[in-house]
Amino acid sequence: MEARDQVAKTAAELTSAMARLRARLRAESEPRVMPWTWSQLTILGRIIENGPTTVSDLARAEHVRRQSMAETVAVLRADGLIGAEPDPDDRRKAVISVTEKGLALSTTIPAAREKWLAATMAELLDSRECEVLLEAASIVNRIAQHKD
Amino acid sequence: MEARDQVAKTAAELTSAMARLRARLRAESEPRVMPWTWSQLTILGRIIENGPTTVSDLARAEHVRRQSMAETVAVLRADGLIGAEPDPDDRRKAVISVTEKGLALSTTIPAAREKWLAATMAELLDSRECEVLLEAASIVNRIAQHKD
DNA sequence: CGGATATCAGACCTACTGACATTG
DNA sequence: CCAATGTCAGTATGTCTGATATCC
Repeated sequence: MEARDQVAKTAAELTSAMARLRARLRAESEPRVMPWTWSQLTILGRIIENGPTTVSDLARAEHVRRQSMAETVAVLRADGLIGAEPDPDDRRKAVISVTEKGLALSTTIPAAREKWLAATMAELLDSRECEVLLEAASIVNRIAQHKD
Repeated sequence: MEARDQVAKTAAELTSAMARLRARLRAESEPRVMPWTWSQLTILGRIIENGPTTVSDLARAEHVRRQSMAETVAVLRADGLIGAEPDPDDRRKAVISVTEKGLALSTTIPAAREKWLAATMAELLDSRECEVLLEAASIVNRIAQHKD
């Protein structure tokens, strides 16, 4: 197969595989037992990982509009998982950071959220395949964050 | 790292990487020039790839409800990309299949849809990394379709 | 005044659940 | 009578665009 075809085929396979796994994860998740959505917990994780930030910065990093990110952040804030304070240096900004409650939650909930995926992976994959996925995740992150 | 931690970490990295790439693809797509959505074209592709089928079968394969899939299929049908006929053997079923128009479209549009992704991959990745992604896609498909 | 930040309002896409008629 | 298919109706989530006010 030619290199250009290889890339095109991989791009197509990757997007459809992602869509299927995403749908399967939704099908396997039990919304009743968890008050927070996938997106909300992902953003909580990113705030914890990268430290205090602003809605606009988060929106840029995740490639969504400020308004969309503000919605997600508002839920986390209403539930007391994150807090917001005006930036003393630039009063347009509101700096958001994780609270004790948010930090405590992040150590217990994500495990439950990915329970089905982790269990299925453990059942289905050998350690080499697991490593392939981990490297793939790193490559995908690199692609997603690439500046043109 | 212990094997169980390895799996949990990979599951977490994979889901967040997928979410980021998905968001980036949405940000890079230009909806103005294309009247069909991502999901609709994905389903069209699957119908072409796997041949004539029913709404319920498609819904099972993609892990969504019949009603959700019916919505997607209805748009494709209204635009003449697919057709539907009652199954003579089982009159509950409606067999859907691709039309000439749908087939013609599928050879031109998907390339445009994944244009940014393919171009970025070609720029960023060497051939080994490309192969890692292709294998990862195959593994992800296996996980998504695994029966418990 | 131009640029960035935040927020309000309205819309759309893609799922979901529940209820129903038809057929096997 | 029970199971499967398809469809109608209503709802939720997460995104979008457009408009507005505030601040640098």
